[in-house]
Amino acid sequence: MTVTIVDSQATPVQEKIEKIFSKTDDLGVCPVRGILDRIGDKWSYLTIIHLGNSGKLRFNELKAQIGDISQRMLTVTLRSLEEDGLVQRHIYAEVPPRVEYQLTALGESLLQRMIDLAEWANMYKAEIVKARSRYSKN
Amino acid sequence: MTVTIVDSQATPVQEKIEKIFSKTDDLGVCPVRGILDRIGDKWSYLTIIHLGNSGKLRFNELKAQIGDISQRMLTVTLRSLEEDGLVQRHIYAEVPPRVEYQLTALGESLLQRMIDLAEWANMYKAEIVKARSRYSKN
DNA sequence: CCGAATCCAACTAGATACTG
DNA sequence: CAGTATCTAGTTGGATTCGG
Repeated sequence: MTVTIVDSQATPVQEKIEKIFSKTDDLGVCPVRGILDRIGDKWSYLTIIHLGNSGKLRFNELKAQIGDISQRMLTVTLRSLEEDGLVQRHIYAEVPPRVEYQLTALGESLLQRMIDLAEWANMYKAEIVKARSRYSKN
Repeated sequence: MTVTIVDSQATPVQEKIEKIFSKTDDLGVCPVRGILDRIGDKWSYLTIIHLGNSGKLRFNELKAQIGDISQRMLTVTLRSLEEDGLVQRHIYAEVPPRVEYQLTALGESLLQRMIDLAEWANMYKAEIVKARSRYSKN
């Protein structure tokens, strides 16, 4: 009864959310959260974007592209993405060692959602900056 | 020359990323990052999803829906979203006080991207869980 | 009922130094 | 080159208390 939304497209959205966030696992917590927590952290999405951009990168190339990531955090992030099957690591038995990273097919499918989000931010950044300055004038 | 991707759709993706992440502001850092850092934190996307789901919610209703968020974090998150113009706060001068929150038009537009991301996670969660167990067997 | 303020524990991430 | 290990500063977030 509390439903007082515009009611034209309201129900479809609710159904989607309801469906996605249903707590179906044994812990009573929806499994989507665990995934979003991993890919939603500060460095994961930048790593995915840059890997998607270049296709295949060595450790230090990737580090240089992202710019302000520390060696430690890049290692940690890459391991996490590798564990989730989003990134593939290729090790070449050479001296000096060479290691290349690239997105898996799963990673590529996520890349598209990441780009969508980045495009959203890009499209509305002016509006957000405006809102922030409006907010600070209180 | 380092471009050795599938080359069918490779360039469009690169162009998109290039365009979005160009460092055009005076700080030499792309403005998209600042926005994604804000909306990509642990509680913002949950807050947006639940507000999108219900349309309009009082503070404690929202808190109950999210479940495991503390009062402090919900307050902090809502202020941040309000500052960015994603959430609107309605205060009713009553006793006891009543405060309602709902997404702005800007927030609604972000909601769709959030749902897309959640749907991605929902669609591929089995594959990710599989990858994780495969990874742990090393 | 809504939320501000303070305190404190836990986690995060950078700097640095070292290794195969 | 591509990491690992350790240490520490900074940040986050929960618990609690108080106020309008």
